[in-house]
Amino acid sequence: MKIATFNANSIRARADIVRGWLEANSPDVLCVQETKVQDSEFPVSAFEGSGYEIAYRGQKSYNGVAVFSRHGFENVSFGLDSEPADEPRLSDVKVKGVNVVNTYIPQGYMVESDKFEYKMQWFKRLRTYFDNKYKPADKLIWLGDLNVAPTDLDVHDPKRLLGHVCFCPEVWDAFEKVKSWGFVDLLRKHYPDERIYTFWDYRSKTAFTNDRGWRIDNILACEKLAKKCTDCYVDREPRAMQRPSDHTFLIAEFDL
Amino acid sequence: MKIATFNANSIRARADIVRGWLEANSPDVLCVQETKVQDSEFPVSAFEGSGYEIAYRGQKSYNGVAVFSRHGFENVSFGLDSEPADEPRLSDVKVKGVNVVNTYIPQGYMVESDKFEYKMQWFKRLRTYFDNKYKPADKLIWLGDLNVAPTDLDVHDPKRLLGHVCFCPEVWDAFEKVKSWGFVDLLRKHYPDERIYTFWDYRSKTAFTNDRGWRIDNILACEKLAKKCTDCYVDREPRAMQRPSDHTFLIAEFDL
DNA sequence: GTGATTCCGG
DNA sequence: CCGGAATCAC
Repeated sequence: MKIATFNANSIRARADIVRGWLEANSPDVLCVQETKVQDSEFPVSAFEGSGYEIAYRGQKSYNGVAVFSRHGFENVSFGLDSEPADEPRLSDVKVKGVNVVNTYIPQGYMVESDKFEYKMQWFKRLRTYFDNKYKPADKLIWLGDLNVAPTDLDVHDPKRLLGHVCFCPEVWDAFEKVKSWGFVDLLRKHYPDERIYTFWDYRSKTAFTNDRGWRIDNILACEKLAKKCTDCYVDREPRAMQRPSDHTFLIAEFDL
Repeated sequence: MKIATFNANSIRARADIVRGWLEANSPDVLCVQETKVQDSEFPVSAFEGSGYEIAYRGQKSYNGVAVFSRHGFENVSFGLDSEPADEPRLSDVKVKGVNVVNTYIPQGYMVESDKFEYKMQWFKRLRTYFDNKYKPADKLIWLGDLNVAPTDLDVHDPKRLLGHVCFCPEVWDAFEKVKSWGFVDLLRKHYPDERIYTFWDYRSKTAFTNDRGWRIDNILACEKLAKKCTDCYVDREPRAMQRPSDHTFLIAEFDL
């Protein structure tokens, strides 16, 4: 089983890249963040005949999640608690017995801001979500744009970046507390000390060419599934295309 | 000698189309309207190595003229009278002894508006410009987006369109008064009764496919040059391309 | 830098 | 419908 995550930074602007990637890579499940589109405007037609079913929940301009599955869905839900505002940030689907929770965690703006406080609360509520909904024995994957680079290895310049909303002790702690539900960081399971990024800022012209990136997209799994994970890797190609997202695809493979 | 006119509706958005067209058609002179760009932002690099020199005068967002010449310029000036506001609407160049006056005539908004009054005055001032600057014996060409469809033949639905700011007795009269300086409508010289258009509105999905257009771009010449004009025709291809302008190219050829 | 939005203009 | 601008967010 192959499961992937991608922050598209607009599914409309990236429809061709996503469709091409699905056809070239045939994942079982692809989770997308930042679709930036209302459900009524989702570019359904761009994916017709691709062999994928799509579940999506979005809003105007910001946020928005989507899941592409080659095997349909046993379950689909959106949101944390029953807060409608959080629906475009969390999808929870079950495909072939595997639960996949796709999150677009609030970025947090600045450490001294209400938005950062909201981000912290979001991690907390997410832990509660996992506690209430899943048991460690369940087949569970948590992935998405988590807006946290968990260690010094996960940013190109840890000294300079320390204190950023995605790279500071508070987020590390918040992330750790969710992870401690029982999640294993799959990329680090396979590559414990390589600098591997998933995001390169548009604003620096040379960020991608000089590999000055961040690993803020992630795939984690319960112990049970982590043991069956055969690889976890980044596909950098889509970041090098014509009108790329600032993120690229992260993929995990499982022997189930 | 081959001279062409094209309302690009943004030279930045149309740089590839214009460059491709120059390379495929090798006009001696191409006059462009609605470049929609300040001089400092003109996409000079898009035309490097094309073999054309460019003279341009623009402003933010609206208007803007440019002239591409394969033979450099003997003279270049912009504007009517010494009104800076009119510079992005009129270029006057001399290439190989031929004076080419390129105008983007104000559209006029609505007949009952100050903008329409401005349009009428513009035609009047343009006639004065020709009177003051040129003699009937001069080699003179007047072309551009003239925002007037001179006769019933020049719009797809003269009945419905009568009263439009580009198709009403007032503009016909204003246009006629400039034309009477001594200009010959070159397309009508060669094709006196064909429906041939240069503009198809974006806003009607089927305007181009159903050829519901307007002939509001024009090339006129003094008697002397008109006699030497061997053909005048529209190239519809660029209007059928991927991200087209709403206008297309009009070309006149001369045996000089 | 890139995208979405709203607004203006054709 | 399709440009540009200005604004906002990341």
